[in-house]
Amino acid sequence: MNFKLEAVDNHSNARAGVITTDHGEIATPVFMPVGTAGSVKAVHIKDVKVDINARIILGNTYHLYLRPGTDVLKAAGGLHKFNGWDRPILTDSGGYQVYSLTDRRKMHEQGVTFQSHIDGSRHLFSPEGVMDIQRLIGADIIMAFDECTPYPCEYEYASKSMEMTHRWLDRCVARFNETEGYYGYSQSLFPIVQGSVYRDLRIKSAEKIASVGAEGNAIGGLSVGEPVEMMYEFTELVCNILPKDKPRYLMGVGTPVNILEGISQGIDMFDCVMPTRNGRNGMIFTSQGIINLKNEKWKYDFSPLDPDGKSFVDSQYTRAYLRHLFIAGEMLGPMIASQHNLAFYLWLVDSAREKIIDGTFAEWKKTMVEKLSRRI
RNA sequence: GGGGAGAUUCCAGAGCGGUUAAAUGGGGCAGACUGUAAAUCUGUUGGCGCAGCCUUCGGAGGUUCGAAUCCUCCUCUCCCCA
Repeated sequence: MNFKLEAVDNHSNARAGVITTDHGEIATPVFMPVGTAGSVKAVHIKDVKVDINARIILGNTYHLYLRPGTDVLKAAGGLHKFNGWDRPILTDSGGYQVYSLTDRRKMHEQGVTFQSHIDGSRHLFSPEGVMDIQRLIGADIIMAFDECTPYPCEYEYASKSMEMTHRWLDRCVARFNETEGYYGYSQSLFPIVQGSVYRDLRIKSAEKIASVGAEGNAIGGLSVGEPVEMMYEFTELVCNILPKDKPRYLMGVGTPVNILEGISQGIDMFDCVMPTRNGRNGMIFTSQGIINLKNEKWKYDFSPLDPDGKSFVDSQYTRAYLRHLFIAGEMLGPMIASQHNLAFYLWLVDSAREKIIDGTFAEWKKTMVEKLSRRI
């Protein structure tokens, strides 16, 4: 994997670059649609690729390990072959499930024992095991096994957790280095900064992560319920420590506004379930603001979903029609909304990239933030 | 023509003298959702000058301190038998 910086904004830390992987190039800043179980929920691969034009999508180690299982993925020739996505894939390590499935797991130095949410069976996820699983899944970018700490989080706990995430990182790196991919292309390991909302911990963690010399670095443990100002504060703090010549990935973020803020702080990669999940639940993000399609006010609105939208669904369908689909419980509704939202997110980061390159990012961002946070 | 059952807040449907502005479900309306246990979850759903008051349970009367709940008549539905 290779990262080349192409432009840096004069008024912020925003930058534009290109990540090159064996599955193709990723222009940054980039938004990566989440495909936890090997599918971007409710959207065809063809639409993810052609209409939305996503450059890279996510998969999830915990979920793919439980279903379909590594034996199936290996037999298929890896996740790319299995789901038909031939561009880059990034897999999360299961570190987020340590947070989201907190009452179904036990954590110890060795790793985390999850009790499957599907059948209750117990499975140990160790740093070594998680590397092995991600080798078998075959993602281009794989993540170190960490604990995503909750918010709020006591200092003592955050500190101990961070130290363990660091020890786990060393084990991940060791295992990663002594193994290789199964499918003939290379994989890169990204470590993850933790430290909750404590400046000294975040600094310490960022320095540790930077010292690893990985091909890219991630910031985790944010957007877990803390005030957005905190998220911005710690993103900035950590970005200033992480190496400039490697991509920076802010995990799990976020709203369109969050993403623009992140970009201006020097983040290159984002992922979030929001465009798909909120889309399935009737919310769409548009260039004019946020729309809750289930609201009565769209009942007779026969205007296009998003007059400036780039996806075919934006001009094909009206707000009134999409509202009808949601009210009637038609599955096409969530499909259209997911597709629109992802196309919008990709348009947003692509536009940011253009503006960074032509030097107009700052003023563009200002007007966009105003528009995007509006609820219409 | 004979016999029986029933009319409840948007709908279905509980309630069978006070704790009932009325269970529950549906529908409606609104909110939440940030490395996905989510096509999920939550709130609300008579009115008002809203820690209180007013009007509601087919209609009209009556019994009672007190009725959606008991009695009388009326109106209308549905079922069975001829």
